[in-house]
Amino acid sequence: MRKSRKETAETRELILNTAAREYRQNGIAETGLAEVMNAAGLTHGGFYRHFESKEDLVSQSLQRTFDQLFEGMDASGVGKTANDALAAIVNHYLSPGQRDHFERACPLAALGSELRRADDSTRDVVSSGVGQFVSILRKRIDRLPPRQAKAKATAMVSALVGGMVLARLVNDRTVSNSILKDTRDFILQA
Amino acid sequence: MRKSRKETAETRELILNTAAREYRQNGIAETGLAEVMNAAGLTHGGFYRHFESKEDLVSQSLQRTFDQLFEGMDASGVGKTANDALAAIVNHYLSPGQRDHFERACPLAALGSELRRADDSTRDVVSSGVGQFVSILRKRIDRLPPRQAKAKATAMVSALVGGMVLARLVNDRTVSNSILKDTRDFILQA
DNA sequence: TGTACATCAGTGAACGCGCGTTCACTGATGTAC
DNA sequence: TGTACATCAGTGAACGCGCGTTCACTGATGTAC
Repeated sequence: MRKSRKETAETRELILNTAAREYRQNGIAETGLAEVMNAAGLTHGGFYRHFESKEDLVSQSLQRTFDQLFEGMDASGVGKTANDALAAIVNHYLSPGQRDHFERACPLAALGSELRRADDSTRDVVSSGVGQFVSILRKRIDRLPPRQAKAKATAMVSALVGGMVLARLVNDRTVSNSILKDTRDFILQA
Repeated sequence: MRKSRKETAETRELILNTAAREYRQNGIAETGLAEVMNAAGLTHGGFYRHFESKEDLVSQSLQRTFDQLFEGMDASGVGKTANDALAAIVNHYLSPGQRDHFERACPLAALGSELRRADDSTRDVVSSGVGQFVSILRKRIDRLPPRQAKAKATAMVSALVGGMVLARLVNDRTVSNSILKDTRDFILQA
């Protein structure tokens, strides 16, 4: 039963968004193609009408995730001073809500340690994602020359990603909340 | 061919150390038991004479890794002022050498995002590892009341782990070196 | 605008492969006397 | 201390299972006239 071009494009989007969610939820290696396709309401056989391989899906769904993430970050700052916009991003990134909903949060924190072993195409997507993340923060740092602002923004991304990874690792909720708070404070008063 | 008690204990140590290395190198999900046993010079059938399951091995090898890591950190500070000891730990943790040798570096940075999905026993080991890491840094922070020193130490661990994750993700060596340096500077001048 | 045919999105079964785990077997080690 | 037997570390083959990928098939969609 061939589908129309519009429906085909919609299916592709659906697979992409479902994969982005499933990978952040359960990890890339631990998420099978059948799992993604079933979660999208399809059978796994049709996968290869849309993507060349699992690696292709990983790369493209990550690109999608980064685009949405940075769009949201940019949008969260409109009408605010640089400082307020920065605080809004940091407080949102390191919030308990983001910690508990890996499936719609930052892929660097959700998949960080396994992305190192991804293929070249995915590594490129991730590298450029890190660069974009730094740029977004740098633009919100005033009263500092560009070079120093970039260095500070880079370190802030380190603390954001690491703080979220640790908050999710720890099995005590109180400790986890403290990690989020301590890391937020450290970033914002530096 | 039964082995002596001494040999048996040695084999167990060998498997534990080999696993600790392989898991940090290739990830837990992506490392099979046969791979670990072969790397230790054994056949995979004998695995269950030493461990109950893969999860058991993961949990015990992580415990081992943390013990060695923190022992080294403590040792690196003897005969130094608190401040120098702290700087030594931070500079060593975020060095290019540690970045390039995942197999003998910190498991939080090497396995961070996939440990979230580990079993309870492993989660306990990891949680207590995070706590010990914070304690080690806190002891090296002077001129701050205990509560604030702990908060600062917690945020420092976030930045250390996140900085190393990012430095390993990025596919440009110069950018990676900058991430390490910017994160080190941020932590030490905060 | 209508008809005839080619295209192809999605299904469901199958493939080879590596996984974690089990097991019969071996022979040196450990134990009981 | 020496002998007889039980134990068990390690081997290598086998298990059921889920993985990524392929393929024959279907019928609605798209294209050519």
